[in-house]
Amino acid sequence: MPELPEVEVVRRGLAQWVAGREIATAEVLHPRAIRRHVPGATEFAARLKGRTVISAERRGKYLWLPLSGAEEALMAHLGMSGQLLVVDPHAPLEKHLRVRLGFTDGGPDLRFVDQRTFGHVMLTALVDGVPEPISHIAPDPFEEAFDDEAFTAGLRRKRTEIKRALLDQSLISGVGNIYADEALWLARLHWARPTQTLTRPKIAELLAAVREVMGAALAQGGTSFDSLYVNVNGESGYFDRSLEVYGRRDQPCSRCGTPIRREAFMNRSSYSCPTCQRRPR
DNA sequence: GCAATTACCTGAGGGC
DNA sequence: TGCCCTCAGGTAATTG
Repeated sequence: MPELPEVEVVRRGLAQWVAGREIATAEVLHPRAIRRHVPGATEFAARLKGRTVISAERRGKYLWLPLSGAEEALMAHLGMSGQLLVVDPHAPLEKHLRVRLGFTDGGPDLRFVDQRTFGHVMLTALVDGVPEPISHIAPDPFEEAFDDEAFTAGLRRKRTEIKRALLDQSLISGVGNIYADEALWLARLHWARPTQTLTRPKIAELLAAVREVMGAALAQGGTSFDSLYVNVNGESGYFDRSLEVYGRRDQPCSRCGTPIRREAFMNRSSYSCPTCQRRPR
């Protein structure tokens, strides 16, 4: 599923292929895809018609396209299986096509395709340049607005486990299950480590690890493990970046050779090295 | 107010 | 062949 590096690849594609173009038609093929757009499909389509896409922006895993005419944007979250495809308007409709935008220039459609329907799109007001529904989430660690000190202080105030805090959007956004495991491995931290026991230097190390693993994936255009994800041009955005722990159950840790363990965590999986990442007492 | 848990959703893959 | 179960997991909503 798309995590931050993959979403950034999509954003770049949107900036290249969609920005500057005027929307002619908007078609909602599945109501669930716009479930967070309260006024409904008819209003959604009417409000998009005639608007020009200004640019493509991102915070964490949220994408949005600011529109001409008002402080408003078309916002999207890809969920687990969402794709934004730029395809020939005459191309056959995808099986899981949810929303389709046509443009006045007669060029390629922008299509929102989503098998598992965890993703969604909506029209929303921009407040200081950020969509109103996501004003409560923290900036992601690659934004200039990200405040390392606020993250550190906030983490030490929390009374929870470190991985929960990483996945929670309130202190840092854009970190999903895969990169949380990868960053914790790099920083030699067990996922259940209580946040209030982390020292400032250790938090700095963790933050550097988060940026390292996501930055490396970003430099290569994303990571590779799920064929559902396709980037804005309809081609795989994933590359063969080897993951150190995620999905590597029973395979040797590259640092010490100990078999990687898989543990149940929040109704999903957590992968770690039993030697490098000691469970807190 | 904060932390923890659950709901949402579809298709792949395994067991029988 | 086909049915049932498990798994994948980000976020909002709900519960504690």
